[in-house]
Amino acid sequence: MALSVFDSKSASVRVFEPLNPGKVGIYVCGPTVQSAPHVGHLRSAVAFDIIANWLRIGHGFDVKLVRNVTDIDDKILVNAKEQGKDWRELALDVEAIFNSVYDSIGAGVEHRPHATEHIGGMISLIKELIGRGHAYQAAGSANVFFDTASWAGYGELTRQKLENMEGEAIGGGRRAAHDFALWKAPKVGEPDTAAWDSPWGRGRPGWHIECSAMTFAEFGEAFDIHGGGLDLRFPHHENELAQSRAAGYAFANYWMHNGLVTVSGQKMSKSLGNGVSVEEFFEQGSPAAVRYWLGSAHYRSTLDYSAGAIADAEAAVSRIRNYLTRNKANAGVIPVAFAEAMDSDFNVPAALGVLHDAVRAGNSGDESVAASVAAMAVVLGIEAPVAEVNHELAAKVEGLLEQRNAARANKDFTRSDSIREELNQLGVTIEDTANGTTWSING
RNA sequence: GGUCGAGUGGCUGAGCGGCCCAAAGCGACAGCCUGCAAAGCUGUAAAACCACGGGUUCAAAUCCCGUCUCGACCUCCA
Repeated sequence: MALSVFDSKSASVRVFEPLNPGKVGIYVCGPTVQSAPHVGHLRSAVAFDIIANWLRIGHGFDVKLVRNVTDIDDKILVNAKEQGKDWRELALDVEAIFNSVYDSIGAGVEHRPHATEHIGGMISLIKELIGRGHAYQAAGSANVFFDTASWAGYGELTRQKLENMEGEAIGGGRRAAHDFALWKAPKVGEPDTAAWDSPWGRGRPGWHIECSAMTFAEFGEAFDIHGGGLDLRFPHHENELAQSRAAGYAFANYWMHNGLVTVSGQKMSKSLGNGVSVEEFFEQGSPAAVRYWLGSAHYRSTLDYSAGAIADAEAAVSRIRNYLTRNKANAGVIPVAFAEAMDSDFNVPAALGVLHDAVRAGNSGDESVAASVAAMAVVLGIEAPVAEVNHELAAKVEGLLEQRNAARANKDFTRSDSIREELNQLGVTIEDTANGTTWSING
């Protein structure tokens, strides 16, 4: 069965073939740690987590998933100054928040290169570009720009022509509107800790060069998949591509862009003030529900948020999670229909349909599906709720259940119902089954 | 101005030439189960005439043309 992937550079579905047999390298643009995460970051994280899972589980690839941390940037400096904090401290604090949120929805990543750890690599890359005639230093300043006019391939990722594009004002030594900064001279008032020595003078790297240098450090001159949000396609990814290719690297073989999260049809963004914070999301449902919702649409489509969306997702995942707790099984064979859906550019919604069908079959008494349900759930990152219950509560619940069963045996239903209500108040849901009563903590 | 997407039942959301009298989930209603619920199962409904108008084809939600509406990017953004 062939895995096909929509490659946004060629704008076509291509059969996926790793550069090195059995191994897959994925680089996903991670957050700029300037302020708290928003829902869009989570969507990207979930999308690529599922993609990596399928590459590993469905195809047995040895996947290295890298998600960088942009920890030096104009906004970090600005925000830190406003908060009267050292920028490095702000970056660290914000990154910690990101990590905990990513972890809570099961989308943590092992490889997290930081921009500030790769300044040396960026400097060599810029040197290479200047040497090849694709970059220039502005007269009388440490600013270095990429020379878009020198690179015929510029615009190939987004299939745009330079003359049709709007651009920035020419100034600061920039020769053309789309020439972008590779190295930036420090601005007045910026702390000296935010500047590094370079052949062009003290300064700091431009945003785009960071990713190019980090992919090189992690994978070398070529790697399989470059991912990120659709909003990064231009200019970020276009610029990364241009500078990396101009420096002589093959760079990414496939480009994958996840769709954006919108609210009432509009992109969620700070400037529009329509952002729904991550806190608000988690108030509406469990992390499992948030993750399910984020992954429930195809990764390339726009995901529109509306009130009640998380609650709906909660109901849907609960079906699967409840089944999982009732039918514990080791991951077994993945159904063909599920594999076909995932192989077709990671069609999670269709795969979810297969999962739900299997759950229904299982709930109808077909015990043979338990292992495959477990296997599919692992791919999608759906887990049975982990009961983190303290013994005190457990003892109390068991005691109450005993009393309730006694009451039921005596047909004292007023008593048994009040006990059920009491348990409900404790946040405990009970299920009466043929084999007795089971209970679980809500959420 | 340029580039690229989207419009499918009450809601979410697959399908992208025949297997579609359109998957799956949520929601609604009914039945079964239950002491009653919950969970689960079964079934039903809502005009799903697949934005609209043409066309191609033996065959179109799916391809082509036009129209309308909405969105993203072209400045920092997952």
